[in-house]
Amino acid sequence: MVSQPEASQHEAGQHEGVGAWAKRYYFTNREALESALRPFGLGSTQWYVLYQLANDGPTMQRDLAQLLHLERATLSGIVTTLVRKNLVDQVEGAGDRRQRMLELTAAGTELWAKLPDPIAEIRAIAFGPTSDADTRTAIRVLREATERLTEHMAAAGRGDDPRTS
Amino acid sequence: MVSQPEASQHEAGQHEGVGAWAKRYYFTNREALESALRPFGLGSTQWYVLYQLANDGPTMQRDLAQLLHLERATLSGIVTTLVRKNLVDQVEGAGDRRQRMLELTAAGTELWAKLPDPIAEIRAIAFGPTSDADTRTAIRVLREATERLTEHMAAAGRGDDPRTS
DNA sequence: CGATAATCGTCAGGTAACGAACAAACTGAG
DNA sequence: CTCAGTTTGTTCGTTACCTGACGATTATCG
Repeated sequence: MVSQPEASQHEAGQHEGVGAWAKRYYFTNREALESALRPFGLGSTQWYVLYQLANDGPTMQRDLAQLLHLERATLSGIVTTLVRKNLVDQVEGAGDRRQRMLELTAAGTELWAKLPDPIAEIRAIAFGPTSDADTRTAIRVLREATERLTEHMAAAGRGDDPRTS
Repeated sequence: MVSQPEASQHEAGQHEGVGAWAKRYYFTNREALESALRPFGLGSTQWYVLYQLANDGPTMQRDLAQLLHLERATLSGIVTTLVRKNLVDQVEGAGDRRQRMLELTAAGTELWAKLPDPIAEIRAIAFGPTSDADTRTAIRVLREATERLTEHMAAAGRGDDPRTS
């Protein structure tokens, strides 16, 4: 309740506010990304992995999961795909044989050089006409909301009722 | 948040701005929704369908797809699931036998009465402390960005290059 | 040292979303 | 009336997320 008088009654879409628009933007953005990447046979998440490897060099798979905010299991599948396409090498970790080190193959490096930067393009289209102040506000609102939810769920998970001190 | 030295410069997450946070908020929000709904054996989108049917009464499947911004194919699966759970009836349309009318079953109505409203709760937690003005700005930024991207993709799809007179 | 605990990657199973291709049903031109 | 085209829902294949469980490994502590 709190917020928005929200006036009207029907329209499940509108009624939802930030959540609904965050969702719609996420999917629209992903669609744009993927249609830009389709000619190269890449999915959006695959692109992010290549981006990371191209910019920060070889990376431990475990670290990559954190950088991209993905679960280990999710990343595992993506990496398998990229290895199958021969764009990424997955080699056994140096000291620790549980870990895997990821790096671009020659073919991966070559492909990366040819790739456009769809992120920059999409950002230009989507937020070009938006003022920096508004953009910053939007980021802050989303970030704070995410943080509050994360914290709340962590607390609930712990059975951590603040009143139960 | 506590930890995260973050702050610094490159970091693939940050670098993306609104897009990355829209994504993170979307997934965090969905996780919260789903953990609230898990005890009832419902997924988030299934909940939205019930919400719609409970509030606006029986609805044509085709209209529901529009209301919830889903593709026919996506909704088809969701509906199948709800029918299998005996929460929704899918009956042949009156005049047009291609169409399907959806409505809650008795069991569906009963379950709905017992359900909490996780949306309201989540909104309170996520946006309670955020000013209305900031919330409205965030919505506007996301909405405008979505519209620009949609328009751009539609134009590209049509092969509608302004320079190609 | 050896049992136990934690970490890492993978697999299996589930949800949600998409597009392409299809059959059935409707619509409209001729 | 008939046949081509459209609409509606379904099915299938793909991507991308998640959990939970498991095997292999490494770390820790009694």
